[in-house]
Amino acid sequence: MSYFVHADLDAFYASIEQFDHPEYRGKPVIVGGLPGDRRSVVSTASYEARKFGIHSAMPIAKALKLCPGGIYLRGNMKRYREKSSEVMAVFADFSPDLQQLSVDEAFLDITGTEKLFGPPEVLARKLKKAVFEKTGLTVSAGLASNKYTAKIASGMSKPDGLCIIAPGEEERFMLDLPLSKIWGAGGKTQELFARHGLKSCADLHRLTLEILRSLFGKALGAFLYRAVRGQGAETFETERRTRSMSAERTFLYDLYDEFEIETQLFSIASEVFFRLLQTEYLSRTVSIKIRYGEDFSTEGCRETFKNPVNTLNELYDHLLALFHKKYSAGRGIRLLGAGMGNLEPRSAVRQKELFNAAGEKERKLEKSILEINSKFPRAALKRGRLLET
DNA sequence: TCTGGGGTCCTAGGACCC
DNA sequence: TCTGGGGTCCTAGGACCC
Repeated sequence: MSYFVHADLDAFYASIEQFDHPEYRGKPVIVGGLPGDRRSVVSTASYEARKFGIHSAMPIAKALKLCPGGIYLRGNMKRYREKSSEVMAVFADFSPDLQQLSVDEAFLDITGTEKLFGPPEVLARKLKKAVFEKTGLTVSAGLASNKYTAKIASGMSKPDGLCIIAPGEEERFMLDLPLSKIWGAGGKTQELFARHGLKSCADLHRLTLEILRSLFGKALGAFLYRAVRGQGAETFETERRTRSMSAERTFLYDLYDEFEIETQLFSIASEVFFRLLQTEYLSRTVSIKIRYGEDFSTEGCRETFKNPVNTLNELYDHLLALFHKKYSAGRGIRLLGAGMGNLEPRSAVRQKELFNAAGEKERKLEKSILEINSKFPRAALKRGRLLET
């Protein structure tokens, strides 16, 4: 029998702020933006703030109306990542088979750890206790025979809870759940459920695989079929490598000026490029994203090249061409984004294609710029372009 | 109350080749 | 001549998650 724990920190960012600032404890804390910050949304709301109806992704302006007396913070990702490492280190004490899903959650395969920690339930309680004692944070846990149901269970136990699904009970557990609890079926799929008169997991359970596929599409249909049966859909089973890297910026006010737009595009390109440079990956696909202020509509386009992009200038030239292909001049730009896709490990690329020695040289140069930048952040070598603004 | 940023995967259609 | 089918790669957009 396999056992998995899904461990999920409660209101992670807000809880860290409350840990670091005792005066915030017991009060509504909203991380994401200060009152008056334009175009900001809530990243995390403490449980005290949730009582006012505040939740993630809500505009700060709306949160402020619901809870004018709240403690509003922009947040400090560096601190949150640091705390995340502490928590993950505690998790690692309980299982060598740790799969981190994001900054605040992970699966632990605890199959066969009984001799060390006792039965799964005992381990789960020890884990929660250890996390609290060593980091001051509470964690919710789900315990089940597969990852999918363990993940749903942890969500049911929030905050600071433990939800156990006994082996053999997975299907019954799912059947008792409202459709809204199905992980992987968001707003649009919930609408589809309603349109088809589906009100419960039991309703979904009655449909055949074929019908589910015809109603929801091949992949989602098959996923739902397994999900309502409490079977671990493959979603979390495969170890996944990085496939893309991107950066985007929403501007305080829409951009109209072409020079300003291009300067921003260059700055975003630099960010993505140097982030990629710190990895083992190369990319041959470049993409841009534009969101217009007038109607919040979003467009993008991309292009795949034969060879990987080797330099920042190369990336920027590609991005600029894509941008001008897509952009209708005169429209105000709310958001600009740039991405690199089709990421492949350098070693794989080297084997497949004639190695481009000139490209390699440029890559080294870019890398040394990166190193100088990180050693002397204040005297960073910056492009004239960026200095002009 | 106007709606972040970083990702993943899926779909449908087109290009191209055999 | 007016027409098949499979495979692969690519693109735009969408849904979803944290």
